Formats: sequence, C-alpha cells, structure tokens
Amino acid sequence: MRYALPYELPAGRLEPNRAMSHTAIAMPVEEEVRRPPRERLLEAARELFYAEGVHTVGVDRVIERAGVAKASLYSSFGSKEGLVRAYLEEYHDRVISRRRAAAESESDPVAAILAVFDSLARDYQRADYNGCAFSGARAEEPAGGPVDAAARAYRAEMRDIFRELCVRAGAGDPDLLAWQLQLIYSGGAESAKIERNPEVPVAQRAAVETLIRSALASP
Amino acid sequence: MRYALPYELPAGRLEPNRAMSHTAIAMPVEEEVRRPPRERLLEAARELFYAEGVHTVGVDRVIERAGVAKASLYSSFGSKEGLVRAYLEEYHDRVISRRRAAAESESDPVAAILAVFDSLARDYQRADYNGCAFSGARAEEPAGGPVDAAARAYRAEMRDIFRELCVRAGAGDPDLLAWQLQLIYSGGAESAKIERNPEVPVAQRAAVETLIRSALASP
DNA sequence: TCTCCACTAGACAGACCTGTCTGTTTTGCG
DNA sequence: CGCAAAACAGACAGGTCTGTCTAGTGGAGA
Repeated sequence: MRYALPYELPAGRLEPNRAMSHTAIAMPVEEEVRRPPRERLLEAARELFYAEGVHTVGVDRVIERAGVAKASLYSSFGSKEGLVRAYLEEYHDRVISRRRAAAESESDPVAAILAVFDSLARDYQRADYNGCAFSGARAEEPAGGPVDAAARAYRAEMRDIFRELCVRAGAGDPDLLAWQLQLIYSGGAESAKIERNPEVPVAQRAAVETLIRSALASP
Repeated sequence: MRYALPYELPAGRLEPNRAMSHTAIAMPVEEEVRRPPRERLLEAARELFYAEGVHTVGVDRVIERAGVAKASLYSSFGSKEGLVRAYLEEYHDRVISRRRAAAESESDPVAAILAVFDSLARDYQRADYNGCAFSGARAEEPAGGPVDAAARAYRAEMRDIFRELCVRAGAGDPDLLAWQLQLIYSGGAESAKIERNPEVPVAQRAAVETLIRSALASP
C-alpha cells in the first residue's frame, strides 16, 4: 500500500522527525543515526525517573521523551516495573564502574579511597544531581520489595570496594572503617541532594581523611 | 429523623466501632474516649506515610485506618497535600524535640553529642523504622517543592543543634564538625533503613567519637 | 425537649495511569 | 524490488486517585 499516499504526508512527516537523512549537501558529522527504542527508553527513564521519582513519572511521559511508541516499551521491558528494574540496573553498573575506575586510578589504597569520594563529589556539581537513585526509588515503596533488594545489593558492592581498600591500607579494623566510609558516602549523597552546599564535599573529604588516619593509627 | 431507624442498625453500627462505651461492668481504665478525627487522621497518616511513602498511600487508606469519614479529612486539612504538610510538621517537631531532650540530658557537650546519636540509634531498633521521613518524602517529588523546603528546614535545625554543641565543646572548626556530624546522622539513618544491620550504630558511634576527638585536638 | 453542628457513610465526577490492541508506516535484508 | 519484522500513532478498557456532594446520625447545650 505504498501507492496511496496521504495528501500532505511528506510535510507532515518530515516535521516531527528531525531525520532529513540525506539532503543534497551532506552533513559533515552524520551522527543522527537514531538509536534503537530500547536505548532511547532507558535514557528517557534515567532522566525522568532520576529527576522526579519512579512513581511520579508515568509511562506516557517516558515514551514521549524517548520519541517511541508505547508498544515498544511493553515489548522491550514487559511492564513499567521492568523498565524501572532496567533503569536501576543500568544505574548500578554505571556508578559502580565509575567508582571502581576512580579507585583503580590510584595505586596507593588511601589515595584510592579519597579518589572514590572525589568521584562522588564531582557528581554533586552536576546541575541535575538528585542523590542516589536507589535511595530515591526505595523511598517510594514499602520495605521488602525488589527495589529494596536491589538497593541492598548496590550498597553491599560499594562496601566491598571500600573494604578491600581498607584491608590494603592496613586499617586496624577494615570492616569497621568500611562501614564508616559508607556512612559518609550515603550521608554525603543525601546532604548534597538536599542542601546543594559546597560545605558538603569539604566536610566529606575531611571526615574521610580523619577516619582513615585514626583507623591506620590503631593496631 | 431519629425515629425511623434502619432495621439492623445496632448490630451494624456496633461491629465496626470498638466503642462499647458503657457495658454493665465498667472498664477499670476508661481511656477509650475516641480522640477527635484530626488526631486520628494524623496518627494514621504517620503510620502509613512513614511506612509506605506519601505517594503510594491514598486518602482512602488513611481514612479507613483512622476510622473517619473522608469529609473530615478535607474539612480538617483541606487537601491531601495539607495532610502531608501536617504529617511532616508533626515529624519535625517530634524528632527535633526528642533530640534536644537527649542533648540536654547531658551537661558535657561531647556527651550531649553522643546522646543525640544514641537517641537516633535507639530508633533503629524499632521494628517499623524506615529512615528519615523527610528523606523519604523528598524522594517522591522533584526538587524545589514545599517538601524540599521543609526537609532543608529540618536539616538546618538539626545542624544548629550540632553546631551549638560543637562550639561549647571547643572544636577547632565547629561549623566543619557540625557538617561532619550531619553526614554521619543522615548516612546512619539511611544505612539503618536499608541494611538493618547492628554494625550501623556501632560504626556511627565510633565515627562520631573519632571526628570529635580530632576536632578537639586541632587548635 | 429541641436545635445545631460535627461527624459518618458512601456515591460520584473527573483526571490520570497502566497495559492492550488495531492499523499504518518504516526499515532491514534477501 | 519485495517481504517480513519492527516501530509508530493513538484509541481504548479497566482501575485508582483526589476531591465534592448528599443524606443521615449522634451528642452537647440552650
């Protein structure tokens, strides 16, 4: 049925899509290859869920921002809950790998711990910083659900990163120090989210240094 | 029209209400005076909003738990948002006054700071502990709203409590120490909410002691 | 005893939200 | 070119949510 074209189809369809793929003069950087719906959905979900909360944002707003049909969402993720799961999974992997990269950029374990916190503090400067995605998502539903479990897994992995560095640094009680660092880590993210005050990263770094120094001094 | 009673009204009305105000044998403690709807609504809101989130819980569930008509909610609070505001206000006053009481139970400022954290740690042991109500409510809506402002006010007041104690304790930089204590405070609440691990209050207390000791040692 | 008035019970409107379904268009590939 | 699979647009069903409204009830005080 490609013969019977609607009357003004060309104009009507070229307007919303910013495709204009092949004009006479080729665009120098042709990076306008539309990424697949699944990726665009995940990106839209990341932006909207992170900024406004998982519950507040409806699927209609997600598909609108992604520029995708609703059926694509349900064929890719099964349900809104599936999209939320994928959103949190992507967040988990992305943040953990960035923190690991920060840690591995320093060979000295103490410097590595400070690099992890500096990596966190750099996030505070983003205009759209809104705290930890797990902390936010977890607040929107009662305890014991799948989001709760995902948040625990995320925290456990962060704590493992800290613990290994604390062992390598020779802390007297590496487990205790790892827990303490996680207190600062969560508290910093939460404080920066609500206060947006430059004192937060300053206090955070000073506290980390003090706690490490104290842990290294004890036998 | 009190003459024309519905057929089985007595049974129908006595069952849901646990009134049974005056039986033959008087109850020794007649504390069953039904508290006014506003109070019952606030109590139900506190339980439900705190446990499951402001957004998740609908007004129907609140009035059902309160045993109150919907019109009473809207005449007392104007809207659901009004009830949420009142819920957060009550939380603010209740928690702040408990922390102040803990601080004032000790004349030595360092002991007072530790008492504030012990007061927080006692909350962790409650079966229904679910973190800081402001942290939870704030996560359910975008930044810049009234809940955001209420959360900042709550945190500012807690920080004032800490700062005054840090000044009295003679900390080298009382502002910095107050910020550090708030990092531990928020991080402890968040960690205890998700992990429910007895290591949290242990690490919390140790971190507070270390940070205070370090702040007192510096000029 | 009578009269307000706060309260209760519940129906209802209107908005919104998730998830399904239909039909059309685009696109990738042989 | 031609076909099949994927993606699009959007209507729609069924449910839930907030907030309003009506009708009736009970108790306190004149």
